[in-house]
Amino acid sequence: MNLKELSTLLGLSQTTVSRALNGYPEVSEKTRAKVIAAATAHNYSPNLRAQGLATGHSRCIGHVISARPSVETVNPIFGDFMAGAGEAYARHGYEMMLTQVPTDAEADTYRNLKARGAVDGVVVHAPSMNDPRLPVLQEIGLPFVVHGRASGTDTPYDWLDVNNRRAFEDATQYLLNLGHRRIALINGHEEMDFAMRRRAGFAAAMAAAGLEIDPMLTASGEMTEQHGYDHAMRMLARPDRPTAFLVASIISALGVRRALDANGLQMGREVSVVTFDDCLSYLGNGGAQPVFTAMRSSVRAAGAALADMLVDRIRDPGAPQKTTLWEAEFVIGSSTGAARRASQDQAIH
Amino acid sequence: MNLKELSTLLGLSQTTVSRALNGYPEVSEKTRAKVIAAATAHNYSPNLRAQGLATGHSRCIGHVISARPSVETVNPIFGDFMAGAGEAYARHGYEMMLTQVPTDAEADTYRNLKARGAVDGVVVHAPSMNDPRLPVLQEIGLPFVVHGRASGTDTPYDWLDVNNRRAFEDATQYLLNLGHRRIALINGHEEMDFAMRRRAGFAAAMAAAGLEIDPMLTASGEMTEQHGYDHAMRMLARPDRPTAFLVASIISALGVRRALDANGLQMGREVSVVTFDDCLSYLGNGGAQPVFTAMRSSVRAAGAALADMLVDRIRDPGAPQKTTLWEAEFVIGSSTGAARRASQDQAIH
DNA sequence: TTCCCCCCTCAAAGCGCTTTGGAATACGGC
DNA sequence: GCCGTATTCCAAAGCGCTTTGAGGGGGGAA
Repeated sequence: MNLKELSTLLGLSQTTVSRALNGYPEVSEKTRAKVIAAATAHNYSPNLRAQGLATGHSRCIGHVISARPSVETVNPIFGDFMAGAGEAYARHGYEMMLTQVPTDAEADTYRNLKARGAVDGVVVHAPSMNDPRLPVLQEIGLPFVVHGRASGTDTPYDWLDVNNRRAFEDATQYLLNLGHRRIALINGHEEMDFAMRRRAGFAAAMAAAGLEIDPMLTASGEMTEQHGYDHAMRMLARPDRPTAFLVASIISALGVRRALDANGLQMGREVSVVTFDDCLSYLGNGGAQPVFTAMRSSVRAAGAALADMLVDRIRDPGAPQKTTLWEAEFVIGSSTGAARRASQDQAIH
Repeated sequence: MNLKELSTLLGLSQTTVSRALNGYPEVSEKTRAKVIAAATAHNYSPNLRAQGLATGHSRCIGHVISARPSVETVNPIFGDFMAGAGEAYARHGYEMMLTQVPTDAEADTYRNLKARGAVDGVVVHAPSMNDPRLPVLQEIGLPFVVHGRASGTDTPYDWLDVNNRRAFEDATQYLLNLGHRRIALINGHEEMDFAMRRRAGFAAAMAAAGLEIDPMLTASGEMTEQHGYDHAMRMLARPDRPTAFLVASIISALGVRRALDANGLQMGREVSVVTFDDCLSYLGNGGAQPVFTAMRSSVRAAGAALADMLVDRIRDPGAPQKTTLWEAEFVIGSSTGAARRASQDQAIH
């Protein structure tokens, strides 16, 4: 069933039918009702591509997920982010399109998406410092919003970020207040902008307390469970082991916790753990008593908010850039406690 | 840059340019080379929608993710599945489109995708028994493949599934051989086809051993960490607590493990755990000594295989239906051990 | 040289929709 | 009764591509 068939079936012109369906005022309400009834009865929906050709836009948003060929890891926050964004897109009548490419081809992919008119806008994920994608997007004029920020980009752009620096500074301060001095940082890849900011927050609090950061007690890498486990094991094996861990992802925190178990250490008593929690829906850390003391910010909410921002940007390309900085919520769980001296630990065992 | 501009620029007709780019033999190799060079130089790619309008297909695959409004949970396997599928689609020159809808509207969504010509085919996720989506898809003639199976559908269709029944039967047998008798099952939603088969496998092994299933030792629900924790806590609080857990997802297994910790029970010694492992990339359970004894099957590989199947189906709609049943790999980790009598446990404490 | 054939190229139709500009109808007011 | 003004509708152009059916040119054979 296409427009022509429907219109002859109704004894109307294609124009009238199209206008009736698209809510134009030039058509009487009586006619409109009749048209809509017929459309639903015959399960008519305008052909996406024809509509797009005629209007010049696709009502489709692109998400380019870049899989480094070396790194086989899928970002665990991806599902929740897309769930939040998808809901918002649906509300605005947009579809979402995924493209998977090697990281180094991402800029070309944007050019291609633009050239083919495949999408009306894109969300930029996981920005790095001086991210090469942003200049490309600005050059080709493809509307975009950034999940996070890209330090080093001077022209303004739309972004939404969590105040990672503040969150990690506060979390570190919290651990310091509990008496911890040897604090380990299990971070993400530090080319990533967010990871850099997190380290900066950690470093600021440590410096303010007059403490040196032991390079042996920091790690950065892909935020898997294994990453948390491996580095925690390495650090716990040291004679001057850390009494607290600051972890960039709840997934890695699970690994840290496994390492504590393997060492017979009780989390929250012998060793404290604070983690960033993206509120992944399948890894609830909520309830009256959260397991992990955490800096919490819902990535799903971020997806929804960014989707709204992008739709706004597409509708009004000339509007001033909008930036949003969310503060992470700090929740106290049972994974932290006052620092103990190693001798105290020994005594217990 | 569009076809018309490119062709006048080259002094050729649109036909020739189009044919040159699409590899038709009617154009000389010399001309073709010139055209391709110009196209890359001017960053020309045919407009997706125009191309789709003319050819009648979209070179786009639909994935409908249904979010039950009540259940806010995102399926954790989603990211890995899409990563596998995306890679395969890219290889075949297909895009993927995501649509998020309430579960009860999913069938309508398929009709709509078809009516609008939005996609050339779809992947059906999480089939339930007598899944209402399959008849709809067959009726409207939208090519599809199913990740899993839908018992109760009699007309043939393309599917790829893991032998869930066999996996759970074997895993149960493994636990029985270790001397376990009180075995708990932490399952997914049992309207889901895979969960039903898993329970059937568990039940078969128990029955073969002449054991009754204690209804207090089974649970079904959304496979979150919390789900695993809550039910394990409930079961462990019983006087006749289980000595082993059979878990449907490594996410829930993490929750079971947390419950064991909370009860001061050591996994693999006092209580055994066997889990299904989808090989989520951020939750590695690999290495020389896996943490969890597991039934393992890569959901990423499944995504890739299903994508290939779907592309085949689209290219040859009349081909005989293809079905694939994968056997899960059984890996022995440190989460299982010989059953101990409760008294033994007591003695240790 | 002439003819024919093959190779290469082209003009134009059509995919299904939106939208412009114009035409037809209905309705009051003088 | 006539004209101006709304109101409602329509024909046709155009979005950028593919593809059909046909035309032009170069080379080999006679």
